[in-house]
Amino acid sequence: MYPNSQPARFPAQTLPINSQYMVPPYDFTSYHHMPGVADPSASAWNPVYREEYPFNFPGSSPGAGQVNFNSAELSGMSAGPGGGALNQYNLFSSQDPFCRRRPHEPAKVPAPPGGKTRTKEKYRVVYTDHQRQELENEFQFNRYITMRRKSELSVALNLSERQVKIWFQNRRAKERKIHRKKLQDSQQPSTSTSTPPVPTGSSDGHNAPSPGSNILPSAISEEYKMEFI
DNA sequence: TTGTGTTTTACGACCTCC
DNA sequence: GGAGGTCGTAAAACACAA
Repeated sequence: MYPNSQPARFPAQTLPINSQYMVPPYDFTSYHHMPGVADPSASAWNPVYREEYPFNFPGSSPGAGQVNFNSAELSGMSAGPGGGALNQYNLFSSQDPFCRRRPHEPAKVPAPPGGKTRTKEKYRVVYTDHQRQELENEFQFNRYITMRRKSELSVALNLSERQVKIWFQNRRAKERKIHRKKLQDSQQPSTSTSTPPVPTGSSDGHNAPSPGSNILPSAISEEYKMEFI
């Protein structure tokens, strides 16, 4: 849980994806529908792509939270055809400083009687600390991931683009939840007033939606502004 | 060990935008 | 109509007190 479990954020530059990060045989294509396979040609993680994000985070040191992989680092990885195969259980190496968790046995999840979608033997997988760290780094850089970055991350982390997208959705939801709780707590001492604190916005623009998606509600935008002042 | 609360993946429903 | 957004929720994984 990372509010409590990220005591020292590693600079992203110290997180090279190396050959220890083996591509496991777990086949996600049979678990998720995989409409779009990450373009293998996008695997060259060019730092120039960062120009998509002219944002900076208050509180984040220059360069912190950024991911700089070069194509040589990534070339050691192979996202399997079909969007990448992932098995967390093979990702734990004694040499991997991010592997704190035990590998878990796959849960035997019986197929739902209704014939719904979660019919795979695993209800959900647990992402490795490395995967979470990289996703978190990206999230700190921008709350809304671009299609390009999503494709790059999915290749780099051996996740499907859908997983990356949903991770960001869940991460934003988590942030909203935390912020709501903060608001509640701040209102707790003064029980009589019902007026919520008015966010004083800053125009850093870090939370601008990704290109092609301009449907960020203004209320949410204000939330983020307030969160990171 | 076990019960319980929290966090993390993943999805469906519904919405807006192009 | 498709993509991606939020919201609510299910269930696994996890933490921790008793």
